[in-house]
Formats: sequence, structure tokens, C-alpha cells
Amino acid sequence: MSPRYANVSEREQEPPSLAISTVIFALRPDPDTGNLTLWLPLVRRIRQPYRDLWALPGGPLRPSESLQDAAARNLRETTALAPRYLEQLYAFGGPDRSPSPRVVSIVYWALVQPDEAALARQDENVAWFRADRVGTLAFDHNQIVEYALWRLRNKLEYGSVAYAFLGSTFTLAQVREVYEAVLGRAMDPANFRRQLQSSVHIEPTEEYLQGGRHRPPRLYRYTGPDPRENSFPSQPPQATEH
Amino acid sequence: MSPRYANVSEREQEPPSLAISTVIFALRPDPDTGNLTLWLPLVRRIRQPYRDLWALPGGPLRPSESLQDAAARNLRETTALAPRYLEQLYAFGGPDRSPSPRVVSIVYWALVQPDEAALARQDENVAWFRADRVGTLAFDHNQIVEYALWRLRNKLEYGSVAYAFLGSTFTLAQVREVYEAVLGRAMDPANFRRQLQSSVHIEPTEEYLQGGRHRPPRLYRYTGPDPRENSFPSQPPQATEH
DNA sequence: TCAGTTAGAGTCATCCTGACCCTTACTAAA
DNA sequence: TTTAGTAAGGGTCAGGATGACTCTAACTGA
Repeated sequence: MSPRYANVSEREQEPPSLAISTVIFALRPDPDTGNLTLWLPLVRRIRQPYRDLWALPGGPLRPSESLQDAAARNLRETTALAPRYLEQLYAFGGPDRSPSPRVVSIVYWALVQPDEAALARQDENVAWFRADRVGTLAFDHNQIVEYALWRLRNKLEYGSVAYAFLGSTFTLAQVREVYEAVLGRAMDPANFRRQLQSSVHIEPTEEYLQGGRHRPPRLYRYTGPDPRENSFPSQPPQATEH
Repeated sequence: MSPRYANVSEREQEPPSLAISTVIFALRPDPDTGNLTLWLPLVRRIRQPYRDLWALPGGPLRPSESLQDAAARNLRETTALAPRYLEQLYAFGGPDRSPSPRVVSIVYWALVQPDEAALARQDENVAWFRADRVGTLAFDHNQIVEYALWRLRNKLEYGSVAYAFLGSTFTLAQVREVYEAVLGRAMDPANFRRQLQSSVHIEPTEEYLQGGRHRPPRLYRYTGPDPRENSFPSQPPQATEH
């Protein structure tokens, strides 16, 4: 590698560059237990620094695209996925998070449906990892994944993010599985059902899921606001002036 | 060629410039009613674009400082304030949010105590506005202020942000005033007291606030975690490893 | 000394939650 | 055809939290 600057002070005159990265979450059955668990795709770095370590997918911001568009494109290019949910996570910009030229990363996080995730590209340099077993990543990406997990769990308890993992109709047990996978703990099926049904954002259909081994469960449909609207840009949560 | 981007890198682009801005909230008595209300300082733009309009304080990121340090410095330089609470709000980077050269702004929000706020610099080009009456601001700063207000209200209901507005000891009525000012509605004093006391994060002292016109209230002390720790960088909410 | 006001404790009905139980409806095996 | 097993989905019950409200204590200023 050729040094770009003769010394430190020269290097420090250079403005920090800007990059967009994404943390992509999907639910997949654990190969051992068969339970749904959280997975995310990582890409192998093919150059220095941190060559051969795994890292979050990312890339530069193009002149005419918004931050969110850049994240969506980036995600599509590395994993061939079109996520249902895409939201800004945090901007990471410590002066020492990357050696040599300083990089400020604006990180997005995405949720994809299991069937989509199955179609994701996967090769020598793109692989899926269990979210709690990613190993040592390049840069500060371990921190970023931890933070994304924390945000995901927080958001789940709050609102309607769970449906971003699911299709247009789903059984209540499927919603419960999403919660159990993300929060990492079992939940009482009866109480969970009661809570969901008391929520306004869900609506029973007249259809039942056939083909299971037991009593066929009713299918439901999500009718609330687009889950992304919970964050920016959003409707003012209460009219502050009339 | 040395790597310019932390992630999968592509060809180099014309980089958008990066700026740090801050939304600074303080509580001040309303000049008309005397009730505590939310205020924030704005600076007048002295050059194009949006010349003579009010805007959020902001400035560039220096090479060796972290994003948070840049926000703190920026805040100190424009208002002479050292806030008790400073947290990242959002990164705004739409391609059309600023005419001509594209600017990506990483926005922080700060909470300062009323006595501090009274010391803030104030001149022809720096003035305080009621948060719900800022008028038309430069760039997309109206959106940013709206979003910061929404986040503030959300965080308040959740946790321990209120104490960032207060000194080291305070009466329960003062905490209630903070809530009423931020949420914009009156709260039952008795129920509010009960809720706060059931919270673990607060501790009675042996002192009473003298000099009032009525029965002297007991002073309390906040003993919970630093309110900033609720967000990133934070303790892992549950130990995922070990 | 008294009127006014806030501090702070307590009451009560209601709602939400977690733990638990029971019936219904289906499949697969006997 | 019968029976065992399991998930769906309905329900009960006790305990905790919440909102509306009342009552007494303690101080100041007139």
C-alpha cells in the first residue's frame, strides 16, 4: 500500500469521507434447533485495511441520491435484496474508527422477510451469520451490530416493526415467533394473542393456514401505518397547535 | 491507492460536505404566562443562501474531533453553553436540502439547565425562540426542530431525560414542571409524585427548599445512570456474550 | 391569628399483565 | 375407525399500575 500523505498533519487537512453502511436482519431457522433466529449478511473485505475480515455491506454516497436511497442501492448491490423496512440507525464518525483516511459512516438497518432472504446472493465473499455469533468484524462494526440489535429489540417492544419480517398475511403464532427470535425468550401464547388482538393494527381474515399438522390457525393482516413511519420523517405525534 | 472508504469501495465521487448542527433545548418561563416552556437558540444567517433567516447553530467537523465533540464545540462557540445532555439526533442528507453544494448534516440535540441558559450569549445574531414558535427557518431546519421535539417528548416518557434540565438537587414539583413544559399538558401532582417515588432512580435528601411562599418541599437527588447512556454508546442492554 | 397555597399521604375503581386452565380442531399413528 | 398428541383459541384469577379524588400538614403573608 502506498502512503497517501507524507505526515500526520498533512493527512488531517483532508476532509473526512462519507460512507453508507447497512445492517440487514432476517429471520432464518437455526440449522441445529430449527428455531427461528436472527441472521445478517456480511461481506468479506478484499483489500486493506482489515483485509479478509468480515464487514457490513457499505459504499459511498452518490451525488444525486438520498442517504436512504444509497442504503437501498448498496443493499441491493451486495445481497440482491429489496427490504421491506429500511431506517437510519446512527452516524458513526470517531476520528480513529478507521486507519488512515477518516471515514464517517451513516448506518442504516433493514429488515427482510424470510422468503426474500432465501433468495439473497451468497458466495465466497458474502455470507450470512447468526446475529449473536458474528465473530470479530472489521472497523467498529461489532459495536454497530450490537447497537442495531439493541434498537431492533427496543422498537419491537414498542410498535409494529415485527410485521416487516412477515408477509401480507400471517398467523398469530408467526408473529409470536418473530418476537421470540428477536427478544430471545419464550412468550405465553395465550397472553400474546390477547395483546395482539387488543391492538388496533391487526385484522382477522376469513382464511386459515392449511397444511399444518394440527388445527389450522386463522390468518391475519396488518392494517396499521407503515412501520417505517414510526421514525423520521413522521407525522407529528400530537398536534401541538390546533 | 489507499482505501478511501471503510466498506466495499467503488469509484471515487465528488464528496458532499459534512456539517454538524445542534438543536439546543432549555426551559424558560414564558414572558406572558410565567409558565415554564421550551426554548431554543437560533443564529441569523449572515450569508447566502437563506441570508437573514434564522437557522440552527452549526459548523464543520474538524479532523481530529469526534462528532460529539464537534457538536459540543459548536454549541459552546455560538451560545457559550456547556450542555449537560448531548446526543445524536439524526443525519440529514437529502440531495436538495441545500442549494448548490450538497451538505450532509449530522444533527445533535442538547438539553441545558435554566440557570445555564440564562448565561447564554445573546446578541443581534443569536436569539432564543419558543420551540413551538420558531417561524420559518433556513434549509430544512423546521423539519429538524419538529423531529427533535418529537424525540424529546418520546424520551421523556421513557426514561430519565428530565433530570438533564435540572440541577443536582430538585423538588418533585420541579420535575413535574419539566414534564408539563415538554409534554404541554398538566399532570396530577399526587399521581406524579407516586410514580417518581416508585422509580428507583431518585433519592430523597434531608434538605428542604427554603424561601418559598408555602410549605417547603423536600429536595431529591437523581441517582440513576447518566441519561445519555440510554442511547449509543451504551452498556449492552443485556450481556449477549460471556 | 387566619386565609391561602403547596407538600405529601392516602383511598378507590379500573385497566393491564402474567400465570394458568380448558375446550376445539386438526393430524398421524395404531 | 379409533385414539393419542398438539396447537389454536377462548377463558379465569390475582397482583400491580393508573387516574381521579380526598384529606391533612406546613409554611407565608396579610
